[in-house]
Amino acid sequence: MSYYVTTPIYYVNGEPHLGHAYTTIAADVLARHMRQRGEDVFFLTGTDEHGEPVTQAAERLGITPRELGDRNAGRFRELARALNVTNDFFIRTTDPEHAEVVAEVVQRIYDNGHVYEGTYEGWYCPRCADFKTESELEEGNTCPIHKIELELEHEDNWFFRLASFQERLEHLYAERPDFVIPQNRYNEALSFIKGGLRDFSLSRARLKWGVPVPWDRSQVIYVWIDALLNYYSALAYARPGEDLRDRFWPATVHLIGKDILKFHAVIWPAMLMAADIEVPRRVGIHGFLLLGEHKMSKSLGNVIEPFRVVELYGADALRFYVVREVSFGSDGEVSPDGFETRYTTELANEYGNLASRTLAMIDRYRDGIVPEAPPDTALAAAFDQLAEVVRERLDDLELTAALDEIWRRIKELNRFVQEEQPWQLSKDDARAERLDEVLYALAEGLRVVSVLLHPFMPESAERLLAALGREDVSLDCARFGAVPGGATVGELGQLFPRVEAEAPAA
RNA sequence: GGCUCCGUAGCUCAGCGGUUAGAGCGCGCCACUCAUAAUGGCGAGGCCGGUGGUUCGAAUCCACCCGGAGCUACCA
Repeated sequence: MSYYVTTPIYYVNGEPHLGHAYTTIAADVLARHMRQRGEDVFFLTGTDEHGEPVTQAAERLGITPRELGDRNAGRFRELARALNVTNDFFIRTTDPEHAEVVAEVVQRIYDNGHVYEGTYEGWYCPRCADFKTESELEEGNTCPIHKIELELEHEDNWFFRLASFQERLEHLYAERPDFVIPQNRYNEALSFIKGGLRDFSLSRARLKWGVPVPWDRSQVIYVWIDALLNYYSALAYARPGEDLRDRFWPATVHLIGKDILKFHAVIWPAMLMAADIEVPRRVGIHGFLLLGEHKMSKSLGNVIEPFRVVELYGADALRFYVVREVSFGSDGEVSPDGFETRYTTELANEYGNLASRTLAMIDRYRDGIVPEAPPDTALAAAFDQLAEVVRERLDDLELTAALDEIWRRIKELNRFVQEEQPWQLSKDDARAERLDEVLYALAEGLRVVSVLLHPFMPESAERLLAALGREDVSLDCARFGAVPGGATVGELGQLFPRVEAEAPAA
């Protein structure tokens, strides 16, 4: 089965921050998990580089939009690398191949009769060189940035007949209750649709930084139309000489933050319908990572700097933390203290130390060879159906719940050690058989959780599995008792060393 | 204003008609010594936002009130 997962393409008018890292990490967890299952996976991320804010940001820096795009696209690529993310392609909307596909699709929407010439009326700020929305306006119709009084101006541009898709969209939602998840976002999108849709302009007459409208080169395609099409266009040219659209379209899941719900849950499917292209299987929405009381944002200066955390603690620690701390789909608070606590208590003490004590005991009591023994029945019961549950959770985009299932087993293993007291068993030759069972069960349990943890913390899981002498990470072998004893264990060192450093926040 | 959601232990949250309301973190006590001074057990702590109602029975259903959040379209 093919599995195509995307992140939004990130807007290059600013530096990457934890919010970007969050979506990218989540997408990577899914991509890696599906690869474990043996699925045919394509994972896309990239950058959105057109539009007004980019030209403005570039202007402020005294460089061209293209240069700004190059610079920040590079930063987003570095972020993906730092996070140990396995995207199969990195798209930029300034790729000429992307522009070609955009022009093609928009032309088709036009040819299909879903576009007409209209007049956009709005509050125009000459200093911003942009129209302001009603909600942006301040007292007395003034620009929120320049505080000058704005005039109601007109612009002739091209309109997309979104309103005419209302029925088809409602039908889509009725037919596919999981088109948008979680449920509350589905409801939100549906009620928006039911509230009545209005056409909107798909071109901008005053801008130059974008993809030209094919039948009217004096205008440029509205950034969002341009941007959304990345999911489709990338497949056309990611592999030279191959059109991956046959293999991976429609997309399995678009992962997005809640702020861009409508674009993905309403406009995007309508656009695809207008162009006779199949709509994606589903749109998965996650919440915001909050720091203190506020949404994390650069302007508030409360950003946890992902590059810095990775440098100090490693990519796995950050990947783990964001998935573990905030229930995927909801907003949740993150903090340097919270990170510290989870790193120390869970990664170092519970998981890392479980690995240490297990390997040490196998080394000490059985000369570094995992004993061959029948699987302990109590632990076997505790691990029963674990892989299946994790599968289901991830199918439902419940990343946090999936991780929690795994983590409960880690705690179970620590409890098992305490109850069985292998150090006592080792003193009594009559109980050697039980010691074999206990050590095998520990090695096996540790192996299973590590295989399941692999999508979340690939590097650590691999290191641990290598130390256990069993490196297969396919989901099929994530069953307690699936692999017999007999392996020679190796050196591991500290998986998550304690870090005596200042807080990870910037 | 309209629609939707939420208010449960100090903190974050689960439970959503049926025995004495749960988890994690934090706090206190105890046990163990294999391990990154890690681990395990026990305990303290809650008029389940308020008021009325439905019911044999409500944190769980209904109404209203108080408090908070989201959405109510062309910012990416």
